[in-house]
Amino acid sequence: MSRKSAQNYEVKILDTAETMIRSRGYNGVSFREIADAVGVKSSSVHYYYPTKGALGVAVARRYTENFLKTLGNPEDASNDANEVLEKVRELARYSLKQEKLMCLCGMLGAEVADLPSEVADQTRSFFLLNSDWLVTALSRTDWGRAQTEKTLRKAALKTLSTMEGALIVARSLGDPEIFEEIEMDELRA
Amino acid sequence: MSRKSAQNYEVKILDTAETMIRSRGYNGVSFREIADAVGVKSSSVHYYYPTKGALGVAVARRYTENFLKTLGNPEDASNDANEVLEKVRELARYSLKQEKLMCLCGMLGAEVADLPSEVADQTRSFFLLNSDWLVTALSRTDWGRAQTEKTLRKAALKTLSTMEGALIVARSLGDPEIFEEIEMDELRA
DNA sequence: CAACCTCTATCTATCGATAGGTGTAACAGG
DNA sequence: CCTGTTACACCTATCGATAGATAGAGGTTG
Repeated sequence: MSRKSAQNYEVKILDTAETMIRSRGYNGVSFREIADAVGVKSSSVHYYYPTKGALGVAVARRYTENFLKTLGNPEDASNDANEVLEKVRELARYSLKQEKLMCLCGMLGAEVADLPSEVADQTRSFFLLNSDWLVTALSRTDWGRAQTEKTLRKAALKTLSTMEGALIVARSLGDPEIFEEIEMDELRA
Repeated sequence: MSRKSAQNYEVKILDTAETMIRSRGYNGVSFREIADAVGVKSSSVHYYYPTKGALGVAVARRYTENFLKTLGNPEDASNDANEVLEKVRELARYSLKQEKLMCLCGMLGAEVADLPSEVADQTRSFFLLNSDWLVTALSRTDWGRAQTEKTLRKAALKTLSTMEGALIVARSLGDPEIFEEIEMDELRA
């Protein structure tokens, strides 16, 4: 019988792994479950990602890149600091309400003490790059121009924290609308 | 040969399970690892907690009880709303800096979509009870008396969210002092 | 003796990972 | 156009380790 021709399942594997990790956590995902969902054998997943750590890094790296790409150039962001923060919140809102998933790096961040070091490093990188993005964008707003670098950094970290925490709380309570109730800070002059 | 007399490892099992779950997540913990750390056989863990779900519920319930007990009676809390919030933050600070662990229910909350339903329910209960505690305590403060119930609830949920998120961000970035940088809101009249 | 606690021993299922085989496509030389 | 070679993509089969869970023996205590 004819065999299906090779079709490069790499992206599908990455997509599936990301969704599963965001739902079940790193330790809740196995090569076999990913393979089954994709429609291949687990050895095919190992073909692209020889170890689970390598797969985790690839998923986290792509997630981080897509996240930053969606945020866009921080130098092009709004002059209104609250609109800048809203860009980040919008991504969390989409994750919660549309995808019904955790933020990948929020999930990995919770498990960080038990991750292979290369995955932990990539998780760290996600938060570093996102706080850098926020600091840059905020520094160009009307509000931000009057603030110290340290104040901007604090605002960035608080926004990221509240975003991750809001996902956890809203999902635990079983009601996505709670995200909206967690009205985040208004920055004030 | 004489065998050690029966000594009821139940509390030690619960302690060990809690610490492990707070470090590795629910799916990162096994009966064998808990048993090894306690110094018993895995069947002894099953003696007290026949299923992993039962163990998870017991850990989460005890954690919630201890959390609320440490907070104390919400009616006896400070008249200063910011001091009320600080009580909750202090527990997160202790978790991060002293214990070097996640909040149990922050961890379980991230994994909530993959937990046995009884464990998910107990996680939900943690957040409900804590937001109730905050609403009650805040309602008796100078600030709170002037607010609507809905405003109090929002403040409660935001405080819990920022607390859980700050643990994730600070641990991911590998620096507990970041918790202090995430200066949380000052409530204002 | 009876209740309780911990053990040995074992089960089936699944884990991450590896070795080695096979069909497919692209390309080379004739 | 035909054939031989090679790289690639995915497979079957299997490994040792570990997962959660169970049955039943035996020591301890009251």
